[in-house]
Order: sequence, then structure tokens, then C-alpha cells
Amino acid sequence: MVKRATIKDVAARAGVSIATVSNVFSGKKAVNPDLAKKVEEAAAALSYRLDRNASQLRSGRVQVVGMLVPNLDDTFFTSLVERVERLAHDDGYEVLVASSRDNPQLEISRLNALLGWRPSGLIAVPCSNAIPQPIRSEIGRLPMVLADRIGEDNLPIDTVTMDNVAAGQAAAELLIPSHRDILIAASNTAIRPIADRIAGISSVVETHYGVRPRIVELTSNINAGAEIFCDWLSREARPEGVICLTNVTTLAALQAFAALNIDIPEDVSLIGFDDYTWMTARKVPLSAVRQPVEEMGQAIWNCLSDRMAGGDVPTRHIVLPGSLQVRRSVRSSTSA
Amino acid sequence: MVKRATIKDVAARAGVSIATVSNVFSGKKAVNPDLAKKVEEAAAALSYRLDRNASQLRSGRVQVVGMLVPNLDDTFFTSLVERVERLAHDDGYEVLVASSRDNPQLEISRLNALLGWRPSGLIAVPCSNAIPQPIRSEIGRLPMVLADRIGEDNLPIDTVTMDNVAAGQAAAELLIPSHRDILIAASNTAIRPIADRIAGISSVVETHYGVRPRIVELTSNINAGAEIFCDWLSREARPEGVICLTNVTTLAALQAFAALNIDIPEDVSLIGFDDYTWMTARKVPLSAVRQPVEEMGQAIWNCLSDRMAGGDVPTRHIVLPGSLQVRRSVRSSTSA
DNA sequence: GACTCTGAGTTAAACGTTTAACTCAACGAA
DNA sequence: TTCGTTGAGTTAAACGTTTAACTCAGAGTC
Repeated sequence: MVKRATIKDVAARAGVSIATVSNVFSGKKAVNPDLAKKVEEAAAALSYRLDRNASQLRSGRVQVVGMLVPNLDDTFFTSLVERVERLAHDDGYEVLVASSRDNPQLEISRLNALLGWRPSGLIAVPCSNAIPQPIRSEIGRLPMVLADRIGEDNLPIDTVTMDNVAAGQAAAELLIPSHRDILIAASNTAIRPIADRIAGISSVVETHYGVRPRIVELTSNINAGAEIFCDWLSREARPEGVICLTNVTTLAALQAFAALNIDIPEDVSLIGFDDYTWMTARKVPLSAVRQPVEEMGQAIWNCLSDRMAGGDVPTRHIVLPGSLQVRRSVRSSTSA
Repeated sequence: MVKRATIKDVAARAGVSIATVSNVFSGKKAVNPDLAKKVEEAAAALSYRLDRNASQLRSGRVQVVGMLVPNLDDTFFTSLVERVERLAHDDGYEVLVASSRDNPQLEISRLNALLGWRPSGLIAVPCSNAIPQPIRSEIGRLPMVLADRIGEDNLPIDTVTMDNVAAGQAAAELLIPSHRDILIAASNTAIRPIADRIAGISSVVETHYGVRPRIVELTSNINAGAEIFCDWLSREARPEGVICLTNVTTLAALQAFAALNIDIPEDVSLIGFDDYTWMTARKVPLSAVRQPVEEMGQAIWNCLSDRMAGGDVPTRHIVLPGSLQVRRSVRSSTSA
């Protein structure tokens, strides 16, 4: 392991002061082109690379934002990371990603680790409805944006979410005309977006039929969910339509239907949440509520960079509409 | 924006020297419990947080590794990131993730950015067969592990890959008994893993039937691929079996088959690469070659931490076997 | 020719930690 | 009593940058 060249080594080799070397790289002050060339040659010869730690420590300017997500296995979150990373990078920022693995305790420690980098901004998708302590204590000190899983309303932090209630209503309204008995397949009914989707569906179903829809909880594990659902289907009356509130529940439901040889949409109609490419690569493409990931990423970055730019921006709570992708997994009203 | 508390502020408030504060947090030297408590209280009161930049700059110890992947939209890479992040974190390391977006030029700039953090190790999945310059120049200076897309053999860097040739052979052998005309649906035949899979399939097909299998290139975009494939199917004789070499090509092929009303496995058999959960959530679950992501992540981390631990470990080239998941998308020999 | 002004370079002081070297009191052993 | 020895604390010097303050030659002005 060879010792790394520092700015001093470069300065010595180029026969200039370290300040000049710094100026060559930062462009803060003009330097004579001949000298600059010498410096660059010296740097190349020593394969010098600026030390971010030293640079950030001294300058105080940190072109870094932290991003916390509940996990990196869910395409929704990774897409969000991808979008934000792209936008951030275009603006000259690095993104530090951390996953809380849906564990509130780990979430706190990951947040503390992120904050130790002294980032200039923080983006977080909390893993529960609660706002974790490290975020609480940074309110007003650090530019922050929360997304997706926001438990409280009227937080003094910018938020970006989908309108889950409306999305649930839209899904329900697609089924209503030709389906009476509607089932909701949920993952964890405790977390806010899921609860909101349920509320949206329920309100529509209730006004039309005067009863609340049935709900089955399929956990966050596909195989476990499929088993639970098979079991449920063997005990309960088969619904006419199912709305699956997450990617995982959709897959669990599909597995169960395949196992029990139940056809979509002939035997039962299905609507999923989140629109994945695999949903359209089937003989019967799946209807789904598409989350506006692209727009959410954009909104998150807009909020954050506005806030990082300083100025007294009032707190914003951005709510984006989902869009219902109507495909063939829902029986049309003619056959009702 | 309030100014952040430093170790000095904590020391002043607790009435001790900054060295003592440092010792309380690092545990390098014992301190009197009473004093320690005072320090902790002071730190809490000031909501002090250690500055990583300063700490790393001074100590030279950097519990950070960089990880470069071709993109964050492909579940294979994000799974790899997820596994590595988990293992790294358990060993007390932070992972810095960067995406090259399959762009060799961006790859270089992202690598330079990563290296500017002076990480203690680097993990990279190159976006092309070429080893990017920044990696080349770190050989022997920085612990590194390359994974998946390795163009050259016998590199003086640790590598972790799947045995793509064997995987291709296994897939071909599953089809051979009952399928004569086999088609390969590839994304980009230039990159090594794909080329190897093709080689594996071709060798088996050739020894059995004396001809090389046909190949169609479907790009890395699902919708474009589906269109190309529809077009291809309208011109060429329909194959008896298709082996799709990536997730994207599998989805493209499925879309095309759905559009043309071609049934699996009645009209054509299909084998995919990478085993995703959606593949089993269908009436006809898909056969696929499963990449050992979990084991690859583990192998990557093992290699890297061995190398970071120092010592003259000889260069290792770890090749892990894929596993063929046989499901119903392949017509059995009885119907041949 | 004396003057300011500018531009390009240097010097040296930070930034917030860690840590080697030091101090000093308390304790035993001889 | 004397003399290490130990343990717990302090002091101050780094780490590799950035940057305010400075120097100094050369150009422009009157």
C-alpha cells in the first residue's frame, strides 16, 4: 500500500506553493496557464487525488446529501434512489444511501451515521409512521425532505407523497360497476399509505353498497402471503374483485390464484399498486395504480435544493396523483 | 441554521480537555465514569455529533467502502448492493453507492468521485468489458473486488462472477431432449456474461444438432425489445424453445408472445435468466437460471475484507454456479 | 517620476478531530 | 524514605485542505 500523494507533494514537484495547486483545481483564483500545466502534470505523475475529508473539513461546503430508505429490495425505493441520484448528481451533489431495513432501531443508527457526514441535506422515507428522533432534532437546522411514509400531517418538514386516498378511490371505482364483493389485500395496515388506500377504497365501496370491504393482511413476504391467502380463500367466500395494495401483496395473490387455478379476470378481477414491467408481460396484463416515481423524485429534489439554497421557503407538503392503468385483469361490466 | 457544536464546545461545557471527550467517544482510553457521564450529558445538551471528515482526516482510518454498479434500475444490482451493504454494515463499514448508468464516461467520473473519499476498499461492477482507468491505476494500492461483468481473464484484481458458460449449458440441456429449434434472446451480445451464456448454449446445441442456435438481439429496453421480437417472429420460423439471457429480454419476449397470442409452453418453451419473484406468480411459472446473488454478495465481501485486513492474499477469481429452476414453462419430452 | 492599481503568486492560519508525549498524584515495594 | 509504576488526565502537534491576508512586480495615470 503506497502512501498517497498530497497537495504538498504536487506543489513540491511543480515548484509552486500549495495555494497555487489548490487554485488550479478549484478555479477560485486565476493561475498562469504555464504554471497550471506544470501543476497538472505533477498531479498526474503522482496520481494525486483531492481528499474530500480535508477539503470539506476546511471549506465547510459539503456537496453531499443523505438518503434513507426502508429497504433496497423494493423497486419503488430503488427507483426513487435512482431518480434522486441522477438529479443530485446533475447539480453536483453526491448521494449517500442508507437502508433502515424496516427496522426503527436501525433507522436511528443509520440516520446518525448519515448525519455524521455533515451532509447539506437529507431525504428520508421513514420505515414507520413515527418521525425518528435524529430527524426531529435536525428540524430547522438541516434542509430535509420526507417522502412516502409520512404518519403525521402538518409536519414542519417538507414532504412528498402520493395521494393514496384518491388512488384507492380510483381503484375502487374501476371495480364498482361490475363487482359487488370487493376484497382488499394489504401488507401492513398500520402504515399510513396503506391505511390511506384502504380508506379511499372503503369510502367508495361503502357509499355504493353500504358495507365496508373485507380486508386480508398478507404480510410483507410473498410466500407467506400466498399461503395465508390460499388458506383464506379456502375458508371464505371468493370475492369478485381484489385490490392488492402493494407489489408484494399482488405477487402473493397471483401465486395463490395460480395455485388454486383461479383465472383472472374470469373468476376474479385484480388491481395492483405500483406499476411494474412484469405486470404487462402476461397474457392478461394487470391493471394497477401507478405511483409517480419520476415526479416524486423530481419533487423531492426540487424541495431539497430550494431549501439548501437558503431563503425562508415556507414548508411544503406536495401530494402527487397516482394514475390508474386500466388493463385486462378487470372484468368489464358487460359480463356482470 | 445554527452552528454545530464541536468537540471543543463539549469539552468546555463538561469542564474537561478535548482529548478526554475524544476518549469518551472512541473508548481508546479509560475515563472516570463520573467524568464520562458529564461529557455525555454535555454532548447531549449541545446535540453534538462527531464530524466524520475531521475524524477520518486525522486518524487515516476510514471505515468506508465504495461500490459502483452499472445502474440502480436492475434488481440484480440492487440486490447485490443490498447484500453487500448489510455485510459491510455488520463489520462497521459504510457503503458509498454510485451508478455509472451504463455509461463508460460517467463510470470514470463516478469512480473518481468515489475514490476522492479515500475509501478503504472498492467494489465495482464495470459497465463494459473494459477495466476503467481509475481502477487500473489503483491496482496494488487499494483493496478492490470486481464482479459480474469482467471482460478480461487473469486480472490482478479479485473477481466474483457466475459461471455463465455452465449456466448456458444447463439451460440448453433442459431444452435439448424435446426441442430441436432453439432461439437465444440476448440483450447486448458484446458484454462478457452474455457472450459466455451464448457460448454455453451454443456448444451444447452444436454437439447435439450440429448447428448453432439462432440469436436475436432485443436491446436493453423492454418495449423496444418486444417490438423487435414481434417483428422477428413475423419474419422467421417460430422456434420451439427460447432462452432469454436477461431479465429485460425475458420480459420483452413475454410481451411479444402475449401480443401474438403464443402460449407457453404449448406453442413455445421459455427459460429466463435471473430468478425474480414475479416469475412464479403466474399460471405457468417460468423456468430460469438463478444467479446466486446472496452468495456473490458474500464472496465479494469476504474477498474485500480479507484484502482490507492486509496480508499478502493471492488474487482470487471466484466463480459461483448458477442454479436451474425447473418450472412449467418448458414443455416436457413426452409431448415431443 | 511618483502614485496607485491590479493580478498572480505566497504565507500561514484555520477546520474538528486523534494521538503521541507529557504531567502529576496516588500507590506499593524495597 | 525513596523510587519506580501505574492510571487518568492534559497539551499540543499533526492530518490535507482552503482562504484571508500579504508581497511584489508590472502597468497605468497624472
